[in-house]
Amino acid sequence: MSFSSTEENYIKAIFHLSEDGDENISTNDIARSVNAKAASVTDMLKKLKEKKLITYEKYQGVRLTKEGERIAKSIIRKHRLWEVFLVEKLDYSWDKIHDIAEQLEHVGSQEMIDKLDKFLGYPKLDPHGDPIPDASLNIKSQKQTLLTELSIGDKGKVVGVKDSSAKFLQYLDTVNIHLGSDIEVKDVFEFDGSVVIQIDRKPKSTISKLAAQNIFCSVK
Amino acid sequence: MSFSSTEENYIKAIFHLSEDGDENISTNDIARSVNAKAASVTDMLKKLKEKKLITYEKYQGVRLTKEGERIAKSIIRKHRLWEVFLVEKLDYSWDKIHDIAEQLEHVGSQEMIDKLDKFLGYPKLDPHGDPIPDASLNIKSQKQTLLTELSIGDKGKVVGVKDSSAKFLQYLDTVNIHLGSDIEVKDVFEFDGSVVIQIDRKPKSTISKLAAQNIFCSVK
DNA sequence: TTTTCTATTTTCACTTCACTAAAACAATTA
DNA sequence: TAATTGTTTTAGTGAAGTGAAAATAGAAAA
Repeated sequence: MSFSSTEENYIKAIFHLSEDGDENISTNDIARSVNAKAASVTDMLKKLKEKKLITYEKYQGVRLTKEGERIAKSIIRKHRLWEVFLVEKLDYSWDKIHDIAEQLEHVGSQEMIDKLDKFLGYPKLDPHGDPIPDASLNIKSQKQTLLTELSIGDKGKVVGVKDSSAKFLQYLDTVNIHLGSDIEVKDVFEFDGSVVIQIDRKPKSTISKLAAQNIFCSVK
Repeated sequence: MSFSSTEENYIKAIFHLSEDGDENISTNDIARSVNAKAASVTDMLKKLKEKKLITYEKYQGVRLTKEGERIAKSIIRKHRLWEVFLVEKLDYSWDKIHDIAEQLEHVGSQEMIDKLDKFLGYPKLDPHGDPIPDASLNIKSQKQTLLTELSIGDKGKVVGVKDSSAKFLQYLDTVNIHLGSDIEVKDVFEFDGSVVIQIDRKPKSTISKLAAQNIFCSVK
């Protein structure tokens, strides 16, 4: 069976909303993430239920079925592979690729995506550090530690971002934080939670708590 | 201004139908090439006229405006660049790429296509030998000679195909005719127009008139 | 515990886009 | 001029969306 771009967008949204926490997903939350009104979402939920991609009872919220999850992962696989392509081959910066990948993710057969995967050298992570499902849709999510969880003196590497909005990514660029950057926590200010860090042995700098809450690190 | 995939498909179809001959294009011809009924075409023609992409008077057929032509060329540029990508980077064969490129051609900004162009090394021709418009949408159509126009003894190279349907391309593959193949006309049978050729100094073979009418050659 | 309130969700009536079948209407040709 | 072919109009469909009104669940108040 095959699905419209719109259906795919709903499925992907539900999947992402399910990532943290395992409560049922609400109509309003979905509406927010697909940029539509609740009324439209209700309509679509009926359709997706009909197609057995979600379980859904009126007023009770929604959750993906096994099959729905499979579809979601295959869309995410496409999305992230295209993102790698845009950055590695077309030389895009990581803050510009989301919208284009959003379009590309609805294009192409399974076969073509597997060929793309091969061409890219079977990358494990996308340009934001998010894991790419493999051809059998296995996705291994490395345990993620937020920068705010590190203590003074801890050293590590930047391995991902939680917020991958263009504004945040551009901010990271200007303060020289990139995927793979060495990072050391020099100080944490109690009163506002801001963090003094050293990136790649450059001069120390300070970032806000909000920023720190959106950076994933490995610790060594 | 931006256009829906459907609108783009109509514009592209009109452009291609205008390629040989400069009469106005008929509703039925368009219907055939976009796989829709004439009634749908009439609807769309009104819309495209409204947007000043075509000139159109009831019952008088249609023709692209300068702007319409510009759009058409930019779609063709996208289409052909993606085709090059599919063949050169993803290792597709030339008979499998049309449908995928058909989807990809509606994706991506001008900027991204220019980056793709750069990444591919500014190719001049697509995998079927058709010219790719450059970034300013200039398209130089090399004079095309059909294999049927060659005489016995003429030598040349295969530079393109007129029919680029999967069936024809697969046929060419099996008889070992590829873009760039050396070709020599050994004989022509008057009674049915079939042509005896030698490809890349392999053993002689015979192809039908219909086949020969769909192969473009350079002559030396 | 029952009632009331409020925020969320659903239903309903209607829009736009692309499409179709059938009827009506031009244009062409015999 | 009549017949045929091609084109447009009309009326209606399905997908995706909207605003407004009605329905409902869950929390707060009685």
